Amino acid sequence: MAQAIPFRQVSPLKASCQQCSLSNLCLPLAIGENDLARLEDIIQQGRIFNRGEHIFDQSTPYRSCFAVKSGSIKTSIITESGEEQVTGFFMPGELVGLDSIGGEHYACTAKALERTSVCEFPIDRLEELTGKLPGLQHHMYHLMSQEIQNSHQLAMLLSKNTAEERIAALLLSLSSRFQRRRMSPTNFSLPMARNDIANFLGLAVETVSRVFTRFQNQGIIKARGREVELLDIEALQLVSREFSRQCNN
Amino acid sequence: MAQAIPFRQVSPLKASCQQCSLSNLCLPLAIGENDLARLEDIIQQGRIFNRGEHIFDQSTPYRSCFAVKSGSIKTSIITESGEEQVTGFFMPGELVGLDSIGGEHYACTAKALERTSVCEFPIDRLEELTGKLPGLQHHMYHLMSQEIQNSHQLAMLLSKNTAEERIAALLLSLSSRFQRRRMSPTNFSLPMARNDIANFLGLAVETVSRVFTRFQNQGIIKARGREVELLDIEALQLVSREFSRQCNN
DNA sequence: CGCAGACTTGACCGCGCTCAATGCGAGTGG
DNA sequence: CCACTCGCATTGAGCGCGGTCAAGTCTGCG
Repeated sequence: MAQAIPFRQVSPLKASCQQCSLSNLCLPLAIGENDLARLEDIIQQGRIFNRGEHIFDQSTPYRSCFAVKSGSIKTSIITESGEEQVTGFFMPGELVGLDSIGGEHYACTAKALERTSVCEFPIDRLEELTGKLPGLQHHMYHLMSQEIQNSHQLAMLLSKNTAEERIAALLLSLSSRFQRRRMSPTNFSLPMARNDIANFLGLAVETVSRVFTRFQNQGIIKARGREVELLDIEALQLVSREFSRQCNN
Repeated sequence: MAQAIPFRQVSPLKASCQQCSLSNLCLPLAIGENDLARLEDIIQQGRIFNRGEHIFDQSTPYRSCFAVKSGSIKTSIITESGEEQVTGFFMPGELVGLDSIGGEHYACTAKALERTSVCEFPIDRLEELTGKLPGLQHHMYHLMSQEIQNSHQLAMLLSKNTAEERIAALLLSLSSRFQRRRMSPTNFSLPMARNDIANFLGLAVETVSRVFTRFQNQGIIKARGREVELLDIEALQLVSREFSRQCNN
């Protein structure tokens, strides 16, 4: 049964956004059904990356932005001195690479945190298409401005909040993003290591660990390794008070 | 001579980007001369704000983004608990309001730090125009992605760097932005109060003050109130090592 | 001249970083 | 099957940067 797959040859690499469970989160949500084919035309779909593989690398020529289909991605900047700064985590339905659009090179490195599949949008064709579809252009502006806002929220979190508040905010952010995908907002497994959390939130790994156990002792969460259960979401919201909106909404 | 100004009546409010000294920094740089008129058509020019006046307010309906012509602007977010977080400073030639494009409401409040004049770009007409001029659209993407990158740089500064490093980075950022406008990169006056600097960099006002005097004692800068002279730029770059690129380039 | 707001300086202390050791689970090979 | 290792996570002890609180000084403006 490995040989005969006749119908696939009709459109071997063409995406079918309509059948994708993420079409209500991803770019298609900005497009009418009649124009959807034009978007599908430019998508290079189905690339799969294993844990640790790079989707793209900082300072290499900018070619495409990517939508996460499954799995998860972290983006980070490597400074001249070799330090890493994690700039974001991306879950299914979210777009990676917006921070480099319009530039010559990628501004960050994107790495798969687990086995991850993506849809690729070549930038020249995407720009061409957004010029023709005002709704899509508007949506791109919207996504990019949201990324700016998220980043401002993060800066705020980093500059004004304690370790507990930062971690509570991150947990709530992940929770709402799982919920948006119709998954449990209270039981999930963290795609990233403690190290990445610490780096992202501007903390030491030890501090992250300590806060996790403190939350656990208070009965707010239950954590075993990367498996997390949020027992008292309201308590978390209380801890991260003004950040109920989150660094990633 | 106050009365007879016949030629102005031909285009009373029309902007003349060509004669603007900032045309090489602002949006016109993305447009060929023949298309420039189309941009000038949509600009509402010449609005002037006094120190402390708001250009726009957080959560009000999004109408326009603004280019600074002269003066300077600070943007900030007001949290639910009433705290302010300064998200950026904007100098002549820079665009304000990109963090809200594509959204329904302004994501922040923009306030004039001194007497400031701006050019206004109504968003619906700007989006329409970027749909027709690929070069302009590309430039908008570029500006927005740069804003994301700047914000990531800021987050990095906040999460990994000491008070001295943050302030050195800010001074260098301001320096290079003055230089870009052909003004002295070593002698300038800060448009913002210590309070705003502190808020922006996630520090206490007292800390900002202390670092300024420490730098002064080391002979790196000379500061009297808002008047600043950078005596040893290399020393500043050394202090803020990996941030020679800056939180605002 | 006097007041208010902005800025500076000093004393003190707590959060979170550092360093170091230990615990733990998964994968590997004898 | 156990011993070993390697990466990751946890826990503890000590301390320094920068926040807080409180005065004091400077500056511009009516």
